[in-house]
Amino acid sequence: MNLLLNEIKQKLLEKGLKVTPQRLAILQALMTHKNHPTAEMIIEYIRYNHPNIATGTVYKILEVLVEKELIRKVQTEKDIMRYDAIMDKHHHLYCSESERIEDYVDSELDELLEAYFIKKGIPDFKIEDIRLHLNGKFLNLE
Amino acid sequence: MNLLLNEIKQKLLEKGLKVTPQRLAILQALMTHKNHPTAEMIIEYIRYNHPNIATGTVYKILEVLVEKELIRKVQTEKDIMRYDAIMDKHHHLYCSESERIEDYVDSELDELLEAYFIKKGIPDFKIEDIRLHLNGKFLNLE
DNA sequence: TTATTAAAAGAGAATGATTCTCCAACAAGT
DNA sequence: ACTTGTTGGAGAATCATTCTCTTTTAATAA
Ligand SMILES: [Mn+2]
Ligand SMILES: [Mn+2]
Ligand SMILES: [Zn+2]
Ligand SMILES: [Zn+2]
Repeated sequence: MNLLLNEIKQKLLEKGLKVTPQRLAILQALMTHKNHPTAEMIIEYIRYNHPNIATGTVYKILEVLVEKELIRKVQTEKDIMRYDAIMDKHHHLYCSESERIEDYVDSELDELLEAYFIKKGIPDFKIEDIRLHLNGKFLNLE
Repeated sequence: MNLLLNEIKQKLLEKGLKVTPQRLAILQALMTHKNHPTAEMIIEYIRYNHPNIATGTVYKILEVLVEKELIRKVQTEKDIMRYDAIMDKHHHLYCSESERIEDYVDSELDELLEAYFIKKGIPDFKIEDIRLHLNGKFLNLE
């Protein structure tokens, strides 16, 4: 049986969530499409194999998955939320002339920043997580 | 006459925008309240001295001011936009247990990051701007 | 396997921040 | 003061998201 699906089932069970076809489909969609899709994009993709899924259900599931830390919300300046199934520490490249958002993984940078803030703390603030928003232009097509 | 208001008038004129009481009020509100307010918060504040301003007008003005780069949008995970009149380079401290967002200015860090990315570029991406989202807890009241 | 039941999904209405439309008011230059 | 393109006001419309209520179902026990 599908290896990814088994991995996803495991994750749901670990978080005490029931395994349902809808949840599997959404998590699978998010793990397959690493382009930080919107709820609408996820719905469109899922409906191909799962024509009956309700819009509200998708939003509810996304909300639960964020709460349980199986996915993350990705912030934008638009009134549309985007989602990310990659939970390993990473930053984002934001295109300044399109909606494209790509992952940026750089553990050397993470270490540099961690060292910097350990030395030079922020008064009255305890850092839990540092995320960079790198705005700019992609030089390749997509 | 009010010094801040004159400064604001100047900024509007430089951008080719007509100077109106509504625009002055909104920019003044944003420059006075550095807490990254929502449109609703701005409206509430402005209505005290300016009871007739229309909700849609505030949204339209905020949009124009963002376009003309007199203010910025501040991204959050909520379906409510927040605004910032401080255009000098700075990062944001996000409280993980409330909606509080504070500025973080650190030119030493900016230089460090600039040097880092000049040395180690990102393939196929031209960086225009780097913003850190520092998530954590504030240790003081507010 | 079947029965039980709390959790989850479906359908569609409701919400609420934001946008739009259309007309009246007005800022800025003549 | 006059003219004109720009801007503001009022309220409807939009639309992503949330809510409510009912039906279905996954997981557990008998
Ligand atoms: Mn919304
Ligand atoms: Mn919206
Ligand atoms: Zn990502
Ligand atoms: Zn700020």
